[in-house]
Amino acid sequence: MFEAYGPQHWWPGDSPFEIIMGAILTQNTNWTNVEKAISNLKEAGLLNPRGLNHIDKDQLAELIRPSGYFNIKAKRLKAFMAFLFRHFKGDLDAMFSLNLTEIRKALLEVKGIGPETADSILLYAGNYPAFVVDAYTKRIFSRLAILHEEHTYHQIQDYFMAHLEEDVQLYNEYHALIVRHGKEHCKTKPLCKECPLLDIPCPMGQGM
DNA sequence: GACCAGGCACATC
DNA sequence: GATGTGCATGGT
Repeated sequence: MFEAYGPQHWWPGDSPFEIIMGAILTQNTNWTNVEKAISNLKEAGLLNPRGLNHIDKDQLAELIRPSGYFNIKAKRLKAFMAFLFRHFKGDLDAMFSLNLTEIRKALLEVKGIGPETADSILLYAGNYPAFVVDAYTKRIFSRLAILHEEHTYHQIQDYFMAHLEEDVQLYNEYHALIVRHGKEHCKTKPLCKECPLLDIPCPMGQGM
């Protein structure tokens, strides 16, 4: 994929804080819609911890409206801000001074941050070696008969991390390339019946 | 007009 | 534990 597409320069964002906001806003949402929401926040001068911590939740919802699910996402952004200020006084560097295991566990306790969002934050905002698994990862690699759609997030993550060097830049590029390829070639949800690789047994075992 | 997009929490059985 | 549902905009 790298030979075909080249470097993807992920995550698209100017600062770790912007990357974190984008990670929450892009949940089940087209990135172009997220860009509009981020643009609104930028214009309002709110794309920084202090600004987002102070804004009213309903006003925030209005600004991020284009990203969809705007009420629930406003709540999730505010939940992260509460977490950031409660534990780290609003200082991202302080948050990223924790080790991978500590910070991942803490992030997952924030309502609205699940495994993919947590790992996106860790990898792309914090430069931790956390492999990100998303819908495209499942779709593409299940079509290649390398894994099943039914495998859990962590089973899939473990599979990739067990077979790849622990390398932040590799994880960064790999996930970005998966998304790039998925957007261009794997847009439909139903399994590709024509895929010649479907007969290959799943190396992770059956019945999961 | 239907379908989809870089998930997640929560209710119900 | 598994299965189902709400959340919502904008592009194809």
